Amino acid sequence: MNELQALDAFASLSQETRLRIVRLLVIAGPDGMPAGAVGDAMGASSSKISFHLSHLERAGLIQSRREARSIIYSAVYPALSGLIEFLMKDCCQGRCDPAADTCTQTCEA
Amino acid sequence: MNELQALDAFASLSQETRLRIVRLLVIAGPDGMPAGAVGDAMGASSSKISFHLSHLERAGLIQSRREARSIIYSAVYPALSGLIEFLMKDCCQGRCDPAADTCTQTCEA
DNA sequence: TCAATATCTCAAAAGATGTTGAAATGAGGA
DNA sequence: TCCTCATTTCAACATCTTTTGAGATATTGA
Repeated sequence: MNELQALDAFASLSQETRLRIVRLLVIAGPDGMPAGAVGDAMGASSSKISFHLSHLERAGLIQSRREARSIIYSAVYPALSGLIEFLMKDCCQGRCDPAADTCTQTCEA
Repeated sequence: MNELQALDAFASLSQETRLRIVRLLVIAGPDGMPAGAVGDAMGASSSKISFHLSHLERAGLIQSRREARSIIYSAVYPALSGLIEFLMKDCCQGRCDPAADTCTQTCEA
């Protein structure tokens, strides 16, 4: 995860429809769901959903596969969890341990 | 952490200067650093830095305190780590365990 | 091959965000 | 009090992003 990827990922998540799509796909699990079902859940036009799904896929937060007539989208979990690692990298000049998730407590103290 | 707070936080982190400020303050640790020092590190004008610091503070990702003539900014660690929790909440319909950080592996499998 | 379904692409308009430089504020020291 | 340093505010401008609606593309089954 470099700075450009992180910027792209955060920009993707800063839009209401896209944030909802990601949460929907995180909840849906690895099997994902078709673009049309995402659109129905959002109550948005197909072009709008397509625009946002493309945005998220370009940013690497979701992935797609074709299955018959449908295109199935699913969350890319490592990309999501990688974001907080990028943010917390070198936290407190390395005096705390982000891997053990003690970073927050250590830094807060 | 609700949806509006998350959207605001992600929007804050989707801008190059602001992402760099947050990373700088995360590395600086709980003592933080003065606005001027942040500006020097970024090589940006004072009005630009002030604009972005305000943005980040309004979003709850950093906090400030006055110390003599300087205003010292520091990272709000729980707000940062809360973002990934918001994203991963109800992951795989609750079939995996985000608290134990096994979510990624479980969902990937 | 034709019709139906699912999704994507495109350009124009509308809306949101970031940058700039000058001026204002607020705190501390002479 | 007056001057200086540190930071914020403001308005105008430039840039980027999102929405809309129409049309294009791809896949399947009859």
